[in-house]
Amino acid sequence: MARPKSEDKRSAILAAATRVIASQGLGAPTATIASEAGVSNGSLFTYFPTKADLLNHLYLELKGEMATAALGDVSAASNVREPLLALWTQWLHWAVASPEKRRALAHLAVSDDITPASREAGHQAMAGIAKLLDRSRGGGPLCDAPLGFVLALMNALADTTVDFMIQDPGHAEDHCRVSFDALWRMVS
Amino acid sequence: MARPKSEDKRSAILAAATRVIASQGLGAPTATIASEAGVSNGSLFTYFPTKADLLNHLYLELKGEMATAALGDVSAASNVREPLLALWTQWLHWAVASPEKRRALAHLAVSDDITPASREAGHQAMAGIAKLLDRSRGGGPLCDAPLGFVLALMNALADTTVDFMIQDPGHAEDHCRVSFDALWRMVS
Amino acid sequence: MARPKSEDKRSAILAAATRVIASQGLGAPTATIASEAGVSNGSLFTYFPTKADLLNHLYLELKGEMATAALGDVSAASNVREPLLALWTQWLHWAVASPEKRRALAHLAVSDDITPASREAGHQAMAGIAKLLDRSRGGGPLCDAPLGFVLALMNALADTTVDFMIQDPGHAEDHCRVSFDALWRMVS
Amino acid sequence: MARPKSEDKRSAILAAATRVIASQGLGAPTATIASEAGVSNGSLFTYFPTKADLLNHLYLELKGEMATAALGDVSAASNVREPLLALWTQWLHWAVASPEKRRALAHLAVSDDITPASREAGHQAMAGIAKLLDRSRGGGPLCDAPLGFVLALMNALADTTVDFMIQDPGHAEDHCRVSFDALWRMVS
DNA sequence: TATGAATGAGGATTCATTCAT
DNA sequence: AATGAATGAATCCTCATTCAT
Repeated sequence: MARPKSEDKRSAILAAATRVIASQGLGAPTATIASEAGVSNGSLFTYFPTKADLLNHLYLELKGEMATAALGDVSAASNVREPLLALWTQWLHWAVASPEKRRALAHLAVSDDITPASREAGHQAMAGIAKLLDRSRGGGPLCDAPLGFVLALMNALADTTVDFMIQDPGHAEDHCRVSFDALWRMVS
Repeated sequence: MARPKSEDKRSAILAAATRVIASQGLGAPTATIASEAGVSNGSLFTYFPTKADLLNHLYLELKGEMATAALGDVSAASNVREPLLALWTQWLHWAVASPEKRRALAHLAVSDDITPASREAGHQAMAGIAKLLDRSRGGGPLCDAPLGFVLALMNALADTTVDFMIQDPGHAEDHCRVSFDALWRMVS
Repeated sequence: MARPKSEDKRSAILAAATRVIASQGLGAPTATIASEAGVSNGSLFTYFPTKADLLNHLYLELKGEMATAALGDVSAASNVREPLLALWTQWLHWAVASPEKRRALAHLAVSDDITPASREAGHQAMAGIAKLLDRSRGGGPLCDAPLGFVLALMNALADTTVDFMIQDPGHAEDHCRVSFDALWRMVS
Repeated sequence: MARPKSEDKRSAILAAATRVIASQGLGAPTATIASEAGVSNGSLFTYFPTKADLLNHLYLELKGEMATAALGDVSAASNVREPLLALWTQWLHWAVASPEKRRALAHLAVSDDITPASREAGHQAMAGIAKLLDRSRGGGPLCDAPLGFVLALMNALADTTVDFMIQDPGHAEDHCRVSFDALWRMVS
């Protein structure tokens, strides 16, 4: 049945896009992405009919991977502080360890090419995080705020912290701990 | 080397850039900005030799205006909570009232065209805010973190809150108050 | 070298090409033609090694069908006017009834991809028509002109008439009759 | 007031388009047209915002020139045959002498890029010809047919004749005369 | 033989910047 | 200084054709 569309190639394109977008921004030529993926420029378009389509898929993939990493090893312990700390630590360490994915995601997050549907799906991907956060706030001071708002605040804190962890690797763990404490004061 | 003739034209270009970038993003053609400013294509380049140069100046102007607005009416009262609250309120309301400036600034903040020097100058513009924040944290839990880090965390909180105030104008004041309380718990 | 397996598929491709070219012109992608024919992209090229080749075959097929239709029921009556009228009527009605074939043929007729050999073969296909026309002009005013020239003039008249018959179906029969009379005055 | 848009350059582009389209068809790259005109590819688009726009303007220019040439020296003589013959002769000789313009016009006439408005304007350009033709048919056999139909028939005859005049230059004048007589029989 | 993925040379158009007026 | 035409590199995407399966 002819050559089947190769999952490897698709992944290679997404991986290449991550690298190229991280370093050149969203203006990066599709041709550069293709060649970085070891694929002809025409082939890129058999996997993603449009640059915007590629961007949307990449957005979802990265958002999903981030959420998965953050939730990786969160035991449903009896108290709530421990799981949230585990989440926070894993999240930030994933981001620090994947600077290109993080940069690419940052570019994508502000792009006009990302459709509302993709943004919605991106939020779904973070549902697990949201749930844990919800448990954490309990009946605390943020209990009446929309969960999406609280989640966004946490997200903003995480992003900012990662910036400083990368900038100043000597104190990365300090920053991580300090910001978690700040978060905890905020929500609990 | 004399300063270009019309200060008015320079301002018109910056104002037009704000509007155009807010609606079309950083990819907006210089020709569009020029015509929105009522100036010819070529004239734009006598005021700003380069598109990147225009972007950097706009970044600084907007950042400066934001800081000025935030610090507008902050009396050096005896306690520290009041001034910080005033700062917060003014900051967020300026942002809500100036959606184009805010959007443009958001685009600029992630642009690769903004030089490190501009970013540094942008931080300087926020020195007044930083000072107040420094007083606010006093010897509290964040007293050992770099001030820049704490400032960045506050900035992230502010930005996120404004998003929700604009999205959900009916509860704008709630969001503003809730996030200030969260900030206060974080820093004090 | 054996003939390709399925004569059906060959026909399907030609039929699909007729439809697609009629609506999209000669720029129509081969992939579109293939899929309209229910055949894969690649298969098209086992039946026609080249797009140009497909075009040439289609040209001949349509030209042949047109000639056949025109000559369909032309009894070799004693006088010459009757057969020519029958020819004219059948020709024009075939064209009106097969608008896609006609449109496709019109596109093909002006294409640079049609080889001189195909054009020549196309003329051969019209030999029957030419013969009848030759009888019709007899020793009349056009008796000294090259037969090909006279044939081309008739062809041009036919084409133009069909345009108006399609455009203005209410008077199709009028146009058909009027133009035949004009032709008759021209040749006899 | 800056460099004014040069009428020369505009003409050069149209002339180049005529030549290039005559030899390569409508698929001719705009870049080829621009370079043939001695202009940068970008400049072409300051004169014609779109390839389709260029095509439409060229269509009108060529149609107009053709009509002007045909009507060039048609004295309003007392009888009607003389003026029509003059028209016919001038028309055909213009076409024979301007093979590139003729070929380009033939390509344009069947293009989907030519708008209905342009076609309408093209017909207007032939109003003078139509008027003369109308006088010529008088109360003759074609007096009840739509004038547009009769005009189209004449047009078709002219085109076909020119083909043969070019193909067989030795008998060009014969063909011209023969076809005029045929036309005259048709209309009068 | 049939399939459809792979290829890569184009092609129309945009745009920052320069330069003639 | 102001204008806007001129430039040409760069970009996304298409498509005839080839080739692995």
